[in-house]
Amino acid sequence: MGKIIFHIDINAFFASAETLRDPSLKNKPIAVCSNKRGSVVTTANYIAREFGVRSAMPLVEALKLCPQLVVTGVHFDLYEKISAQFVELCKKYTEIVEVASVDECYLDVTQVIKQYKRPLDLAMVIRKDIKKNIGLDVSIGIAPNRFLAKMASDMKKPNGMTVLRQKEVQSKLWPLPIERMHGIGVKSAELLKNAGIYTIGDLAVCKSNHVLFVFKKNAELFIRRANGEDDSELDIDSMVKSLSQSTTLMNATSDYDEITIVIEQLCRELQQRCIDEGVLAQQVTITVKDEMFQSYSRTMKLPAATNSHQEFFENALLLFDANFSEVTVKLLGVGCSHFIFRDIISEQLKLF
DNA sequence: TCTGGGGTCCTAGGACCC
DNA sequence: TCTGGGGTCCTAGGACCC
Repeated sequence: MGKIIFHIDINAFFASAETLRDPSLKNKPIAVCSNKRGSVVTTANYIAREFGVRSAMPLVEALKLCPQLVVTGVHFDLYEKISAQFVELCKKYTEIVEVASVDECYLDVTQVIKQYKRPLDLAMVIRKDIKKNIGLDVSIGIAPNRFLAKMASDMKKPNGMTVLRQKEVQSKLWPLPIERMHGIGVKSAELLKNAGIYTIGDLAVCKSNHVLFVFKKNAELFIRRANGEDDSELDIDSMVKSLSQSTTLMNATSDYDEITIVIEQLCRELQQRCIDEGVLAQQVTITVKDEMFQSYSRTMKLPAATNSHQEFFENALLLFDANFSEVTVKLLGVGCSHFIFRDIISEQLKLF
């Protein structure tokens, strides 16, 4: 028997969260964005989108399109809190939940769906539950696999529910332009169009050696997905693999004192993130962008697993001195990875 | 209009070993 | 003088996503 997968996506998540915080924003065009010079829109609500305001758009341009735009500031603590509620609520309905990002989950409802007349009935129950208890609207895609569920939830936004059956792939999926396919971005879309592939349907019927140069070893995988086939399992217990903090400087600089102060502050923030996540890191990475926005990174192993900002700082500075002392810096980032998880450490200690 | 911030995964190429 | 072939591991950069 086939599976039934839901993909649930919170509509305009950060902007909706801001409206929960301040209900007076409800019928206004809003952009979640810090008010600093040079900042860009993180999320616009649907009213602002009607003016052409989009994610990643510079704030100055957004304000030209929509002078009455309300800029909310960014409140990550709030979004994290709401996101956790959202995930908990999804887990009420099935244990098989993949948390794909802060505002989207995949649910394998193959078993629970049997208690309902139609898959759509369960989707409506979940949507009402999220609306009542969290106050947010969601889009839900319902399909026999992960990929089709994702494509389905994208078809009706905001606040839609879409069933996408395998037999509807040709009529509903194939006409979509190739850049609408999940996993295909600007670069791949351009290469594919040059090869004469403009729609998902074009990809579905092409031979894998025709698109090998775009997808490499994943060519068959992408062609299968374009045909609506995806046998991947939901990833229900993924652990964080890396953490990073970065900041874009107001003005590019080569002032060493200024740079060290920023790196140290980033390392303090990184330490807090590691504590929150319960991890010790074995590698540290420094990222630099120069005034041309060219990005560089350098990584090193740490002498011992740590979450100490002092150790992050000392080693990040070694990397900076060895590689970037001549660079005029526009962005600085510090990251860590190769984690040891504290709950696993304490489990192991119990054995002794 | 000068261009955020935080993630994951993949690949090419170099180092090193046998 | 010329110069194997295969495997693994690591790093930096790029593509993509939200």
